[in-house]
Amino acid sequence: MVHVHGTLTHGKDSHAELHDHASADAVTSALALLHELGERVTAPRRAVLDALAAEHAHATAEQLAAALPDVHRATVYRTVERLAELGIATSMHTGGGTAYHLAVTPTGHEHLHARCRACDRIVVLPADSLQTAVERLGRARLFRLEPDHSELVGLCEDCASTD
Amino acid sequence: MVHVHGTLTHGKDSHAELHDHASADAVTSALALLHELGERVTAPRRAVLDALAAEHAHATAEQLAAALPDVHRATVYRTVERLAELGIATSMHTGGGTAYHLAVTPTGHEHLHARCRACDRIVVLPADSLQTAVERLGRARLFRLEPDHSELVGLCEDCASTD
DNA sequence: ACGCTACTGCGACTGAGTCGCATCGCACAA
DNA sequence: TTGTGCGATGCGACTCAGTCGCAGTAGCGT
Repeated sequence: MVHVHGTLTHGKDSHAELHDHASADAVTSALALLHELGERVTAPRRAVLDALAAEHAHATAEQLAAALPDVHRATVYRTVERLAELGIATSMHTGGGTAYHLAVTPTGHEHLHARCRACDRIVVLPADSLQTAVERLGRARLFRLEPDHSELVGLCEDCASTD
Repeated sequence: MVHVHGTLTHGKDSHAELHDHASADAVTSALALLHELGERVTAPRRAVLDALAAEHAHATAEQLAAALPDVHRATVYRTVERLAELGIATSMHTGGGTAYHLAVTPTGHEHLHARCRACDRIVVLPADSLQTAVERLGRARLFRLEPDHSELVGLCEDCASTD
């Protein structure tokens, strides 16, 4: 439950909220990037970015909208879509809709997400897991694979062992 | 009333239809497999498998339903879901819903599908494109990657060159 | 502080996907 | 071949994610 209540990081963000600093930093840099790109920094957008940073896994627009009762559903949908267009967030098609997560990380540590088709959990994988495939396909002029946007599916170790 | 009239690979497929023999064979073996698994072979299922084989790319339940006006929408949805459960078809989450394709191929030539995020086309890739990743993740006990079910996303060569 | 215009809230609308139930017909046995 | 049981289908209403157009609001540059 994100619940970024009325005092939406009002003016100055000196007061660290309930979420950890890493998330706060990510939101800060995302907001800065937003501004640099000529986009307006509004309260709803701050709220969406905050919620996005608070979610450790991917979040769907629907989930975000539920977590942000003060932001209109349509606005959440438009916002995440715009964020994805700008590259501030990345999207991934999962069974229950399109899921988003922040692409901007101050530390810059990238990672991939895979979904277990049995328990539906999201597993974090090393960023370079698909490196060989990317290079091979690129060299063969077949496809410019973008691991961030891909949805890897399979079985997590837990589910695989209980087969 | 289903009424998928006579031209539906009735008994013998001596009359070459609009689709090639490979597709017909795939349908035949899929039907056989269906029977072996204790499932009933019905006219609607034949029709869905036929349509599935005729589609060279992935097809969504919606597309299949549109292509099969005599089969009820709900039946198409239930059928493809069941086929996926049985492993006769594989599913993939794409932007416009869940897409399916036949997993049973008589020739056994497997391949992967990737989606271009720009033109939304499906590109066919060599089956072993992710082999390295599969092995690496498996050896590291991180994830049992199943390339068939994964949705690879990126840019096809056409769109990449017009960037 | 002002004005432009991008962004938001709103609520109706669309269409994919689901569900319960009555009926049908496949598969197997006699 | 006919009979029978139960799984599959047709049906149509229902749910709900996602979209759209419009009017009002508020961010940002001046």
